[in-house]
Amino acid sequence: MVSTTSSSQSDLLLAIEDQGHRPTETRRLVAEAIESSQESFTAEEICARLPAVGRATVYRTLKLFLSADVLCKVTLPDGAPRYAIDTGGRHHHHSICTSCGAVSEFRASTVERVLRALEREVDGEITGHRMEIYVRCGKCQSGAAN
Amino acid sequence: MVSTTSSSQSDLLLAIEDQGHRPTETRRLVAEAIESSQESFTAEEICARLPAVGRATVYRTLKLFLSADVLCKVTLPDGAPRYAIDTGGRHHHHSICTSCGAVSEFRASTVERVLRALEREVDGEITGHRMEIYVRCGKCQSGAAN
DNA sequence: TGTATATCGATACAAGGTATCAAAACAGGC
DNA sequence: GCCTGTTTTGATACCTTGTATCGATATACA
Repeated sequence: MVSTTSSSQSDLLLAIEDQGHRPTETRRLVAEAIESSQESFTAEEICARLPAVGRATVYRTLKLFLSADVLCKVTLPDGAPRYAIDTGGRHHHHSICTSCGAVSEFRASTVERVLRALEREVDGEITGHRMEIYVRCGKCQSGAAN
Repeated sequence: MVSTTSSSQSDLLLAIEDQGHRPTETRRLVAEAIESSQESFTAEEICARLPAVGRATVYRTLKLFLSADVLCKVTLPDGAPRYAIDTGGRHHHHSICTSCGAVSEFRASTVERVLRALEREVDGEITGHRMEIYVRCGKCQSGAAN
């Protein structure tokens, strides 16, 4: 099952195509599964929904989307990783609802400002950071279903 | 090899003793291995240095130290976990030198302030967060050995 | 001394990936 | 259309970082 599609409507697929990767049918299936996902999802969920696609291929494809910056990988408080579509362009962070798994992005200019302030507190030069905000989202607070 | 020591000089050991756990010889060995570690370390490094101690026991003991807040677990940019002694009392964050693995703590009152500011930007209620700063520490910058 | 509880090591297992490798699919030149 | 070199794929084995299980010890303390 390795055939290219001529019209690739998926943003995910377009993104990796831009990076020189082929928009194969298999990749289209993975992109579709991702795009039809509610909130965030795990790699294994995609595997389960696409039994015809090999597990290694699913992970490889997720990795392609990640490196094309159209997918993000977040870590729950217990360390479990989840993936979500990444729409923002510039550097940003994510908030994750620990109740329903919804992931939102926020450009944290404030965060960047803090980092610059920390630059003076910390010994050495800041080369990177990792930040995640855990929330109980509005929907979960009101709906109380989750 | 399960025998209690009467005089437990180790801070790590004392901390879990305070939580009602026994300061066994095995745990003393793990504490010693941790305390003699340079910078940060992995669980498997401790296992390798203490072949007489079971792997499960090493992990169990690290977990005890973590829950007693005398050990911290940080995540490198590539996702690899490392442990380091945690000396600070109150809530704080860590900076990790990606070159030598040195972990420092910083009380980030600024970070807390940012979180309160984000409370208004984010949909829902903030329930927690995760933050790590990656640095190239002063020693690595000057020494250039690493 | 007895006995309930804590701890231990060995081992199997789990989650989340990655490495390997032969087979299939593809792109592009002719 | 056919050849050929490059990509992509699935199956499978393997790796890392733990956790669960369980019988054997060690310990506390009545």
